[in-house]
Amino acid sequence: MKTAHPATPRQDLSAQIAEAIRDAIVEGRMITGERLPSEAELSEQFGVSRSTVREALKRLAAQSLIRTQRGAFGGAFVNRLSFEAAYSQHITTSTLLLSMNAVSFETACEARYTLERACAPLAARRRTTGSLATMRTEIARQSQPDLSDEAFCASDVTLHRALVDAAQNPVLSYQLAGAVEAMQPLMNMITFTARSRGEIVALHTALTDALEHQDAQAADTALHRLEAYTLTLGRDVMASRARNATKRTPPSSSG
Amino acid sequence: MKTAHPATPRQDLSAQIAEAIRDAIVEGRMITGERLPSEAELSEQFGVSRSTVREALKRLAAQSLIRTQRGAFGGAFVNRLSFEAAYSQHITTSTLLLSMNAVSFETACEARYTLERACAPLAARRRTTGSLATMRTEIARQSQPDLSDEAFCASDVTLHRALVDAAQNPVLSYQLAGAVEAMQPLMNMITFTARSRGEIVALHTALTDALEHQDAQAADTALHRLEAYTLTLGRDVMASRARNATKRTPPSSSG
DNA sequence: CCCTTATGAATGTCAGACAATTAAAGGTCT
DNA sequence: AGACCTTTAATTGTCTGACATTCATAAGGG
Repeated sequence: MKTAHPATPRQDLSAQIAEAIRDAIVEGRMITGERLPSEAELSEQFGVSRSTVREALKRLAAQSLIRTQRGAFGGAFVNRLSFEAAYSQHITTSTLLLSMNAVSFETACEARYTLERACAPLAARRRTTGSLATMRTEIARQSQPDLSDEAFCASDVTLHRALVDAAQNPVLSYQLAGAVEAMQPLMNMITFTARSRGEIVALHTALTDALEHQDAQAADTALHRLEAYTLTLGRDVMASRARNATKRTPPSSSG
Repeated sequence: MKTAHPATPRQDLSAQIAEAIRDAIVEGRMITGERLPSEAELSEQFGVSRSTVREALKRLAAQSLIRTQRGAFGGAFVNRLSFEAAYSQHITTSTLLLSMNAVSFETACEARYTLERACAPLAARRRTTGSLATMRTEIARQSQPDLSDEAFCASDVTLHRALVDAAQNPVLSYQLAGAVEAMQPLMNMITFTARSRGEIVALHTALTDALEHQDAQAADTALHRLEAYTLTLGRDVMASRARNATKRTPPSSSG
């Protein structure tokens, strides 16, 4: 017997209230732009203090479900969840998920390139001169020898987002943002040699050319090779890390 | 001139504090399981009242970044962001994003099936008897004529998630969850006739057979046909809705 | 008619109190 | 010594009341 009978408050009041309001929003009982009752009214309705209501509202604000406005005729309003806000939330969550769950480089890499390849046919069909120009610009940047490793990675992300955005499907872009951006911390661990940079730039060029010629097959191939190459780079890093770790720690008895 | 000089508090104190702590977590200065200072200590450190600190902590709790525990030796602890929590957050966000941004059925449908097709090759290679069994079970359920439309949709989601999970890549599953689940409300608008159900069940069967035979190409084809068919069903619904809407509202002057 | 000034409603912040919870320390009995 | 109960202290959860800040509107003056 774990569940108690008399409506056990297994959650905080503020969490319960937040949930009640969230349900109202998700189920469409409150629509975008609608104003919630004032904190004072809510505290009366739910029979709790204003502080408790405020904590509930902050929870919702943290999820971008509401926004608050001070002053007369201010209050809490149901937020229109913008793609932008959803992007950044998704990226934060994805990044934390990877960093906190011992996800292998292989798994993350596979997910990323699998998803990018999914975009390739659409991107090849719909790419604009603008998206191609962005990709060429980033390739040029990546060819500068004095570029730091971090800047190289950032440019890599920009290029890949341009690829995704070329598919012209905002929902797809949103879903992919997490996969592409969340990989950056993992990629940042790689130190790129001049040779590996050259290899990557060549593959990026092949990819961009494929899109320009609307050749989905070639784009797919380029992404496959990019995945394979990224994987070898990542494995090298992991291997050398593992070596250093065993070198530093004395041979342990149990594990 | 909009930006003021003296460190303009363009955000609430609680939002600033939440951000400071979030940064510490994201940047790894605080690790999973670590205990934050008590609310009293934090309020002293940040020079604010306890209520303000509490609101900040509630914001972080809403993002599953921390969990709190009452009692002696309780406090706020950095949470290990589980895949489960990330799933449900991602699904909530995706669902809201679609419902609040006038995303067309076409766009959502395209994104969903594009992503699913991305999984197909991996799923075909790695599918287990377990995932196949799940899909067969759902197909059987979908074949029952007395099934409600909602239950049919729910079963559809279960089947498609089994497909995604068959790829055996948790990161991929996480990213796809948003696309697959967030489509359900849109799918729920469709009323399935016996004929359309039969068509869908046939395509689901073809898809499952393809996975069983580890035939990635056939799986891809089945998903393409499923997308096309779903699209026609969705378009019918949209068209009839548009008709009803114009019938109800008088011909407006401006739009 | 425009500009300035109240006004009032709302959120943001603070201070202090008490309730509820919980792990650990301490004490008692066997 | 070990099992069981009690106390204790730390910490979060909730409430109350107050004041500060913001801001659209209304009122008033030139």
